[in-house]
Amino acid sequence: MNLPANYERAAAEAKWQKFWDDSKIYKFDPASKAEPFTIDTPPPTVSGKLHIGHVFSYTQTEIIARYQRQLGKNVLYPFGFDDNGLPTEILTEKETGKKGAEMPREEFVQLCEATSAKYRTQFRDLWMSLGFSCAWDNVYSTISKSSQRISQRSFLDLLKKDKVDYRSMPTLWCVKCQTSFAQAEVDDVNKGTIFNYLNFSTTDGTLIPIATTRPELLPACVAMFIHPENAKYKHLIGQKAVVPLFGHQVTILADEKADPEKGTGIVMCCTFGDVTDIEWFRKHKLPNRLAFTRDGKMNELAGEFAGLGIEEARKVIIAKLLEAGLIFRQEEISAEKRVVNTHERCGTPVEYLDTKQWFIKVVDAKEDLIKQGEKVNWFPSYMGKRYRDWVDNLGWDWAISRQRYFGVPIPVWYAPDGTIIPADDSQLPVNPLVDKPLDCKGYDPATLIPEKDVLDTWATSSITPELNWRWGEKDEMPQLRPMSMRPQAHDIIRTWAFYTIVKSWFHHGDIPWKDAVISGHVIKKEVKVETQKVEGQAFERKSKISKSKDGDKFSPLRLIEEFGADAIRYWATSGTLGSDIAFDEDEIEGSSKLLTKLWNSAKFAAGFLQGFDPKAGRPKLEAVDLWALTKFDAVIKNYHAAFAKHEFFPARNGLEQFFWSDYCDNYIELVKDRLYSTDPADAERARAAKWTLYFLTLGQLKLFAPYLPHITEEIYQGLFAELEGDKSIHISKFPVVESSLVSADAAKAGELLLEVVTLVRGYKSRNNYSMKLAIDKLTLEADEDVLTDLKLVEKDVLGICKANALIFSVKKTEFIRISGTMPAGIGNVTVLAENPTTAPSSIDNVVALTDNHIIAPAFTEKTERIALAIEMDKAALLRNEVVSELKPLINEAKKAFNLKAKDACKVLYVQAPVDLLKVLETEPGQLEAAARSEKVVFNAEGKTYLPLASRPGMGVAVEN
RNA sequence: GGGCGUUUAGCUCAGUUGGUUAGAGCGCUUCCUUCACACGGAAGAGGCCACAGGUUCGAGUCCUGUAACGCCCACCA
Repeated sequence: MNLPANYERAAAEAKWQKFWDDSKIYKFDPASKAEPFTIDTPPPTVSGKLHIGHVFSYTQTEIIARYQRQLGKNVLYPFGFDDNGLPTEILTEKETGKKGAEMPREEFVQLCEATSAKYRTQFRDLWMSLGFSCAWDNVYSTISKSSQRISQRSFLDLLKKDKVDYRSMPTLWCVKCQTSFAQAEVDDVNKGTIFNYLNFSTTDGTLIPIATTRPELLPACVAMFIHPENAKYKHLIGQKAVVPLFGHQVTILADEKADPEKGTGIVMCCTFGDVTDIEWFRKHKLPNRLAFTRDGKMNELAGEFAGLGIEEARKVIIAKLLEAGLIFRQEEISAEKRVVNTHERCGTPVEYLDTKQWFIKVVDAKEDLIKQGEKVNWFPSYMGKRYRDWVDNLGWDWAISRQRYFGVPIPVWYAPDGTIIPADDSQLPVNPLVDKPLDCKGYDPATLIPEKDVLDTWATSSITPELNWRWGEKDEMPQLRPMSMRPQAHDIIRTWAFYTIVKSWFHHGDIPWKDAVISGHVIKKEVKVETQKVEGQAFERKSKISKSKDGDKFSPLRLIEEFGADAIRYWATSGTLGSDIAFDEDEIEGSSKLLTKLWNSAKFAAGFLQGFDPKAGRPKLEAVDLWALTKFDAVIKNYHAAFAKHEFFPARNGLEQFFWSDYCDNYIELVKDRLYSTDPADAERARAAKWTLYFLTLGQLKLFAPYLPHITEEIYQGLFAELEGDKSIHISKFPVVESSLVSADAAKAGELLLEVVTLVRGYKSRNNYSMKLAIDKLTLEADEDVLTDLKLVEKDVLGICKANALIFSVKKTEFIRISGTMPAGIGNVTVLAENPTTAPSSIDNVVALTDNHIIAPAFTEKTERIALAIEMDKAALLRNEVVSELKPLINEAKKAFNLKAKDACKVLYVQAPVDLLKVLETEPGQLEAAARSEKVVFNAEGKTYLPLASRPGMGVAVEN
């Protein structure tokens, strides 16, 4: 039972990762009777680079998985990759330089699969190097045959239930990707533009001014609108207007939505400039007059401008209008003021086209969907409101068909008369372009038109719960529905969370999971930037991490390399659930300090636990032991209470606090005296300390295990595995403190002890004494009940304060404080006197009052329940004083041997007069320590001593 | 314009159901080589808890309002 001096991080992490993988301790057992805990892990989009943000959010879930597993639950922690659909296509096109539209579909699909496989491996390697406890032999991919089958099954179920619609209507369209897309995929981009004021005219020549940012839509103009109450222009309503440059005529109509305050008060309506245009198109039954093609080129309606791209056409048409004098005013609109909607996958400005698409009918189901959202427990709870807001404001049905290639095919055919012929479940996954329906419903198979569109990636990722419990498959596990938990980031509540709830509601009439646990993002922290002071800005704001600006400063691989998985994991849990975290490398460094501390404290315990068997019976525990155990009990309870709400941070925080401050700084220090004692009378007390040490070390390791899986496993396997019998700490049970060991009295005594210790430490620190400097006599004054408690820890007080004698005295009087500097450079001293009349008037008198000792008491400022008097050993003080005076001299002497102050030397020679010699000889160790020498020789002959000016007859020499 | 969130030490953040004297880590100051650890320890400096009202014996915590910042949505002629 021993640990090496240093923790070999890299080796240990690799070793245990392999061990866990080989021993399958994370495998979900479908046959198990244990309570299941199932996680609907976000399948990362295979879209290129790994990001520190991935590490942040996935680690949080990972820790919850480990916690649940240690509770004894049967944990399903699957992993998947969202690799179907447009994101992969865009990535593939970027990597290969080839366009999907320019090659046979099958060929492009193969390229996409290769790209996806490459990035899947990257992700997997990263997660493994972070020690993620997913069952790696059971990973899904959304483009796999099985996922396609379940996805198509989902579509067919919606079709059967009449929840999908195939209809022609204006849709959001991307001219670059040449596909329709959903409302949730719209992004806002700030972009400046020019506001053009130009004149239409009535047939009799009256000018009609309008304002537009998109003059290239003039050929698509189908009407003009004026508010019915618009005093200035309402007389024009009903007349015809001539479109400038293009010459066709449109009707001037009235509509309340035409705001008299905006622009000129008259607005042109085109096919389609924006959502209002679409609304008018439907309401007023306007013609469809699309002036550009699906790939964003002006068409024949644009006349001489046909063939130009949309943006190019805008410039050319503006130039032409200016030339013709038709534009009478132009205004620049700054980027801050104008927002352009774009397709989030590629950044191209949104267009609207009338196309035939598949929609899931969500708008009609809004109320039900809000109710479903209320059934889910959102963590933190306000995230539920975001969901509600989104659903409440839905204006469009969910468009799920995409005119793309690398996706799940929509499993239908169309008969010549438009009848929809669905695939049969038994033939899934199906590709209508290749396959034929099993049941052609009496139509000639040769006449059937296959659907060539594919489903949007969200249509498949919205059924990750179904992919996990294998809906409709041979290994289906419907008992796992609803799943326990969905972890995800807050930005995709409107997409992923919403879509998943939609699917679950339509398919099963239920929620997909009980808890939605929402994480934040990683951002950059505010830093002082001296060079920016010129602009009056001393700080760089908190901001999103940008790949181009920050390079690989935030690369997960680099960070793991530098700090190790455990330190990164620990950092990743330092944020509050749901809120963004500022990236701070110093904090990761702080985490790795914790690892060192954990290692060293375990090493300390190991030294005393050689041959110790806790099963041999529990010794009678001391008050200090009970104090520590009582505190630990509270830590455990707090830990579980926090995890019940998936709050990994408070759980960890309380534990760390206890570990570092209560356990390391105090408990270990308090029991050293017992553990190192060679007095047989202390044997039982030492056994008590060992028992407690064993329990606390193991218990804390178990609580740290979800966060720091590698180092805790290393220590567990080194010290405890044999005695405890669990194959891995990660499948061991959490510690429980027996209720008989939880003692309020002991807790109180422990706190009082710490109060005394703090006073003594403060005294020594203020006087620049070493903590090990002995106290001759320590007098404690307090009320009787306090003293009763303190007597429980009498021996501990003596030990940790290095006091030779301890006297308890019932508090009688208030003290008067007198402060001053002692003669002979002994330091600042505070003296307390019992009453003003007998109080010494100066420090000199104090020395006179005491014979061998200097009285330098202090009392607690905090509670005033304990006062203490410290009588230092005069010899010890003198020695301390002399040694510190000699120190600079020793360092001077070392220089002759080219030694630095911190370097060790062989012999320290000290010349001293008889009285000082006596004092120094009692504890030569202090001089040895000061000089870092192997030994000290006093008053040797024939040495050249460096003389100490302040003390005649004293000097030092060094030999190396 | 609407909704949500945030505002506590120089920085990053905790602060349980309102309860004595508001905490931690990093950074800063002084000291201490002590037999687990100097990647350590001790002691300290540093806060009008954004602001203004209110409820209460008592408010960092509850209510109202204001401001700044962030996110989401809407607006886009």
